[in-house]
Amino acid sequence: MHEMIDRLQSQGGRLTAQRRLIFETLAGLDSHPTAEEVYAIVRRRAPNLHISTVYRTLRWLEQEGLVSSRRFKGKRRQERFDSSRPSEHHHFVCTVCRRVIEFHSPLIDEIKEEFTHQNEARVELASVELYGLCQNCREK
Amino acid sequence: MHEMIDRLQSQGGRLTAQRRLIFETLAGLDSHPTAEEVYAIVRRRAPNLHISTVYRTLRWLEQEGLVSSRRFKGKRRQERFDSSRPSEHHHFVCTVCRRVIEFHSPLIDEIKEEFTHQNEARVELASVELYGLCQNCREK
DNA sequence: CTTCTTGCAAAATATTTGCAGGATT
DNA sequence: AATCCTGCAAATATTTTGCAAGAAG
Repeated sequence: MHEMIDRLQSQGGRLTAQRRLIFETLAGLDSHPTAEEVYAIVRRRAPNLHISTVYRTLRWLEQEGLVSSRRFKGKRRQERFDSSRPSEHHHFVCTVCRRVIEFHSPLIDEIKEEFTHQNEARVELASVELYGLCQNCREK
Repeated sequence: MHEMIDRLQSQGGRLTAQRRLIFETLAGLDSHPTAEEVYAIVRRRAPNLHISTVYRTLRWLEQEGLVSSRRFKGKRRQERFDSSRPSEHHHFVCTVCRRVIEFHSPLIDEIKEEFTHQNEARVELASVELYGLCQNCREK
């Protein structure tokens, strides 16, 4: 939250009511909503906030490094957003209930290193997605 | 190739000239093309093959398990396809030249197991994407 | 008063679908 | 003949953009 204000000031962006609402809404969710879903929520408090503002704000936050986005497998082709924690994190997606669970693992750094050495590349980012059944859906 | 014909017969699908051309084209590429890119190539041999046929065929092949698709990060929001090898494989994407390098690693199975145990979930599929600079772009 | 941001409409991009005619079994 | 596939056009879905008006510095 304060981090957001700092970034704003450093770049000259303005912290308008809309932007604050969108960011707070996203930060308050632990799901990984689409822009539409964020829109549906913020709209309740700001009925004439337009979806293009949601997209623009989300993109802006992404550039500022306060939000990250990704597209999961599946028919839904929309991008999903989350207010990213400082550390890189990854996702498990339940193919039945579509719930998203975040996780991280030191093994991921090992994969990055392994690839770096084997290919003389420079790996800057890893994105791991696991798909399967969550505990709940598995028990059924 | 023969695998394709087998699958076809088992499901009652028909191996038309268009489908064969699309599959062979995709299998002959080691890039991960978009439907548009596949279309641009097959079009040279079959000028009136329509892009919707490319999409339909790609989806059909995907269902048959002969092709897999994913969406990488980046402004390009199109889906990318590849004729999948039997074993699960993963991708490194160069953020400069956009080249895609496939790789696999036993560490990935470890991640799946780790998550399985920690969450009592059932992990069926992993998708790992690394982003950074390939050897070539790194040297510049 | 200068610059940034928003709302709205419209454009752009990506993918799917209905249907009539054609090809395959 | 019955069924499946294709081409085309049109529909959908998703995201971005131009612009005039409004808000913030």
